[in-house]
Amino acid sequence: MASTTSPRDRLLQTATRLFYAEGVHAVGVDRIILEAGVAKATFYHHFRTKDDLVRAYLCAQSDAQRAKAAELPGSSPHEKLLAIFESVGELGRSPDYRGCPFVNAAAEFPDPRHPVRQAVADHRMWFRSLVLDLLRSAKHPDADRTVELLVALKDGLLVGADLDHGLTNAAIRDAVTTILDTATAKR
Amino acid sequence: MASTTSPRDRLLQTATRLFYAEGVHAVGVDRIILEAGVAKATFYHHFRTKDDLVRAYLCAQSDAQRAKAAELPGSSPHEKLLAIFESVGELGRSPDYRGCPFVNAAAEFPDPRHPVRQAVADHRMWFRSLVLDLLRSAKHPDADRTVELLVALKDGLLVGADLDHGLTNAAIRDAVTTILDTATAKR
Amino acid sequence: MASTTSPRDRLLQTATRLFYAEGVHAVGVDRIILEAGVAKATFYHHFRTKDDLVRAYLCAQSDAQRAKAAELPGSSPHEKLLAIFESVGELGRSPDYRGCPFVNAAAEFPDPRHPVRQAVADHRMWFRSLVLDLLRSAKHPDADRTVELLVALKDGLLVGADLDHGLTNAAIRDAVTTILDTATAKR
Amino acid sequence: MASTTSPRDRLLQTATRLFYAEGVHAVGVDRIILEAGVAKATFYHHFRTKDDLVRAYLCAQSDAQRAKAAELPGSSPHEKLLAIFESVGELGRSPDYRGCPFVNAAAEFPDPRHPVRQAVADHRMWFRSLVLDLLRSAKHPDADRTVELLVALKDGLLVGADLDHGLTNAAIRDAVTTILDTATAKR
DNA sequence: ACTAGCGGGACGACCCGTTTGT
DNA sequence: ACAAACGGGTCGTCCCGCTAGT
Repeated sequence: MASTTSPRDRLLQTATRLFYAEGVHAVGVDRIILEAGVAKATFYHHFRTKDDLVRAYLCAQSDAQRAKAAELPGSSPHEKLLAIFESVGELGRSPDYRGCPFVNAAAEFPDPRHPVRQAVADHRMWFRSLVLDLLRSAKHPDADRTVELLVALKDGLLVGADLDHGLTNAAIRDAVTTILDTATAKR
Repeated sequence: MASTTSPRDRLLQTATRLFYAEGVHAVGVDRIILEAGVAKATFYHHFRTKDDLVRAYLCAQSDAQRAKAAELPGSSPHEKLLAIFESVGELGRSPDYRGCPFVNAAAEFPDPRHPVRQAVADHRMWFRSLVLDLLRSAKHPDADRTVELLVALKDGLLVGADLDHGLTNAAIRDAVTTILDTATAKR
Repeated sequence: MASTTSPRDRLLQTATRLFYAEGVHAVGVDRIILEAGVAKATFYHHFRTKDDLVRAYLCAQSDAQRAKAAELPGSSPHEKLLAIFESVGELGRSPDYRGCPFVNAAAEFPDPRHPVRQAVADHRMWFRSLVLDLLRSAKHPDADRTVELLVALKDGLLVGADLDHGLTNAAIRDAVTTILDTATAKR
Repeated sequence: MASTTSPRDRLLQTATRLFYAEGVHAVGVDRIILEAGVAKATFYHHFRTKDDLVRAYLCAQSDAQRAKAAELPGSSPHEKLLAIFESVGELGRSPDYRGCPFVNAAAEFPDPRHPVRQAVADHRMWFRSLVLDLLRSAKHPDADRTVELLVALKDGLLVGADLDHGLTNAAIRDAVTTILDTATAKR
């Protein structure tokens, strides 16, 4: 059924697909190993527990996003920020979109001290730093407050793209530029 | 264990508390009926299935929000909008805050056609209409696009208040007024 | 929903319909009282237990058959026997036919000492006596052995009409007359 | 408790014993796995559902009968037919006899399209074909009608052996020869 | 290192027949 | 006549460990 990749990779790929599409608690270990074509002992050889696999799934998602961010188009920080939100819009329009994997996973793991939640927190901290660095590189006058708004905007867009209809790229770009341009007037 | 209220109410109250705090799939009916002090047959007399109870839980949440919105302070539509987002901020700072019940529930029910997802959609449509009506009452020049941003802002704030630290009321008010005031320049 | 008849009759009618169509164990008391429009207390007022209702169901079936047998057409015992088997054929061709109620009930109550099995045994003894009396009235030379064959034929016809296709009236009459006419030759 | 045979075989053997002795709906999977000394997960590894096991039980019963029929004593078709009915008589006299497994199972599964009913239908079609082939081999002048009577006789004998007393081998043989010899007179 | 299968025990949702209060 | 309570039972799935074989 599958042979070219390593068992661990097949496990992780299958888990990624199923966890994202159907939710973590809705997918059992048996189903994952079956669809990955891997023995159960092998599973527990690579992952100490199911939660470990969930964590690995989120870390892999985060790594992918970080890799994408490293190759972000745009010469200026300002352009890079716009590119980030453009990709948010694209993501929300992909046919199998099912919301933000981190937000969804957090919804199923209420305890903030749980390792899965730590992975979520790590990812969010990375993203916040990424945006903050870009704002500072762009010499934004109020980077600390603007990053909050941009993060909130990103989360809201990802939620809305799943639960409502999603915004056009133009509308998103307008919103971002508005936020970026309006920093000085307020208290 | 419990006596003053009707079994159905106790069931719904207990379910609300547990579903919100620990997630829907993580809470079994046995636990709910045990903590509500109700027999299992009584449970299935009032709710045909567990999903039915989940639906009732979300509908009750929505009803509560609608009731609160009906008594919103503020004389002008503009003030009412600010009051809405002020309550969003308050909500996010409450000690037991665990994110938006509707977003969390949607994360556990991937199928958009599921009754639970319908309840989520209903609530979101109501909130969108509420904001849109206020924008139009305020004669906002671009209500249709602004409502999208405000809804996204609300979702993002609710997500961030759970997963990050949450914004101050002042920062929220600034963001809202910025969005409200920036409507004419764009297409 | 139903009012003209007494609660007990409605209970028995509903139970008869459901037990026969879906099997005894597959139908719960809740469903019976619901479809009969009767309170549960009323049910347990008229029938001490569910098995009691099952017994009453079979007794009513037996009574109905006895009443029909009392008005059997045919002037001679021979004709009456033919009429009995003709009605067996008719029964097997009725659209909602689902096998012999007594055989079906016995399949769900393995213990021969159970009251339900007693009701089955009573009915079968009655039918055997009926046929035996007719054979003796007809001065059949070997009534004791012939009654066994006729009872077996009846059971086999009722089983086959449910599980296979069922025989024509002509084929049934031929079989009965053959059995009736062949008594002397054998040991 | 059990070790020599494979789990699947132990499951099937235990189910066969319990289903036949007590009825399908009266025996739960918990009891089967307990008496078979098998884990529940193993059960659901071999049988997708309980109904699947019921089907397997009936298929195994059918296979056993087919194997027995393949080694039927008797040189002529006529003798083979007599041997079939002799074994029916023997079966009915065995101490744990509880009726025909197929008739009993059908009584608990009202829906003719259910897989269990299909297994019953398959078995009955096989038996009918077996008898029909023997009749034709014996150059019986009216095989098509005679097979119906023999099938009905078999069913009736099996029912009666459970619910009444059962016939002697001699009486059964007389009945069969009577049916076989009486074919020409009628239409 | 990987496979295949089995054991284990707790828990999932849901329904059972029965009794009691109101 | 309704609603509730009760305890146990239904089938099915959960995650995890272990053994034996390759």
